[in-house]
Amino acid sequence: MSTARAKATRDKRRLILDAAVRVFARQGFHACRVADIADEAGVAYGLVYHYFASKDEILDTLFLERWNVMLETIRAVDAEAIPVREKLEAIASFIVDSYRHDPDLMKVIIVEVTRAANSFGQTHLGQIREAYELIGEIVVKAQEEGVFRPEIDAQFAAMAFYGAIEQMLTGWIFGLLPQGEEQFERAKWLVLETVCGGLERGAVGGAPAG
Amino acid sequence: MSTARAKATRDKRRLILDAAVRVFARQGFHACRVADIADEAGVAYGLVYHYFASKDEILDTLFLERWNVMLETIRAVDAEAIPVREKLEAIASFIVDSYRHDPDLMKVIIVEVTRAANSFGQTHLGQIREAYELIGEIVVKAQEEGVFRPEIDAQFAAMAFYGAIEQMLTGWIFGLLPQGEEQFERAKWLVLETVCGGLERGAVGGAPAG
DNA sequence: GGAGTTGTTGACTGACCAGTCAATCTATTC
DNA sequence: GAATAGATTGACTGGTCAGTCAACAACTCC
Repeated sequence: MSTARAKATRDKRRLILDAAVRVFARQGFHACRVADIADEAGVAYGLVYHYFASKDEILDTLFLERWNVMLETIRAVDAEAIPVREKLEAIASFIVDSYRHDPDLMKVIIVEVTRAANSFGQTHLGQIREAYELIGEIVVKAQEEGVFRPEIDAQFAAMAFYGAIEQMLTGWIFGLLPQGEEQFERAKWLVLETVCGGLERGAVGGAPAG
Repeated sequence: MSTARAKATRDKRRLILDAAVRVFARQGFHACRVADIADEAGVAYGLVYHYFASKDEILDTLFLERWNVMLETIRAVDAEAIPVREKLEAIASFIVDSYRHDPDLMKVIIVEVTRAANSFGQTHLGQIREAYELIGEIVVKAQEEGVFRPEIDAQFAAMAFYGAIEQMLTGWIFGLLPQGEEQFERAKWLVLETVCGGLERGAVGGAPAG
């Protein structure tokens, strides 16, 4: 199944997906028309529907392609015999590098899926939840090993960690934070320093009041 | 200008705004129709356009009403002569309590504005930016006083702080984190502990590699 | 109590756009 | 080289919905 024909077909499909990323990033999923995607890809309107059942399916495909890579990465990192801080560093690096490599795609994933509580966020809630839970498990292990303070709820800590990273990307997406190689590295470092710094044993503060 | 008539008018306007919050939260801004808002408010379709120029203007009003209160709160907190940690605690409390008090409104603000890079987020970019900058100024002062480590970029730190809080709300909005009085207090405490813990002097780690 | 003002109604319209489909083209197979 | 299967085209349709408008109701003020 690897004739010239089959390859051309795969390429066309990819062509449309890549065009969709640019269009979604530029105009937003709701604001763009399917015709915009076809134009951007340089194909006829109808061809989009030859490869995808609906406009939604295009976004679903884009999200799942990338998110599944992230889930695999987190699982692989967790399986390694390295300190928590290195695990979390690897995850932060993966996310920031994903943005560095394809900012449009990450913009689309964050704006249209990860934070879209009434549309695609609900559709992909299971996948999104899984990422948070995997990070939570890393925190739990670190607590069991005595590296992280045990009184902090692991799920909350995972959310804080992920949220800090995503907000960095959001800052870049909105043009509110400076971008560039050096900034990307500083962002990784900052998240690690603040979140791990606060979670590690030796920090001050007792249990919460309420 | 406070006749019974004027008061009834103000009440009607508020009635529509409150109905819009519920509808936007339930269905999302794009998925709902203006007719849904009118139905929810128990008024005729046309009346919505008597009080608001467009569907957009309703969301704009809801966002600005609340966001301006937050900006005022942050400014007031910053002006007080209290330690950084208390300032940041007050801000975290304000945001979490806003959610506690009206989860639907906060859901709408976060999902439809704060994180909507291609629609209302752009419209209100100035207001959003201002919040981040005010928090950044608090961090800068803390660095000047020697309480926070100076090598961490204040704007990045502000984003990490705000992002961690917003992700907590997102967790509640998506139903991924447990809610309740105790959970809200724990969330505030956790964000303070992790972020401040990592930012305060005495934490480990040198400057970033890249 | 009548004139003017503001509030309220819901049917209607005009634009928009996702998705369909029948026709045409191109590659592959025997 | 005829036949089959898949790729490609773009005009068209059907439904949706934001916003308009003309009529009517209620209040205010002299």
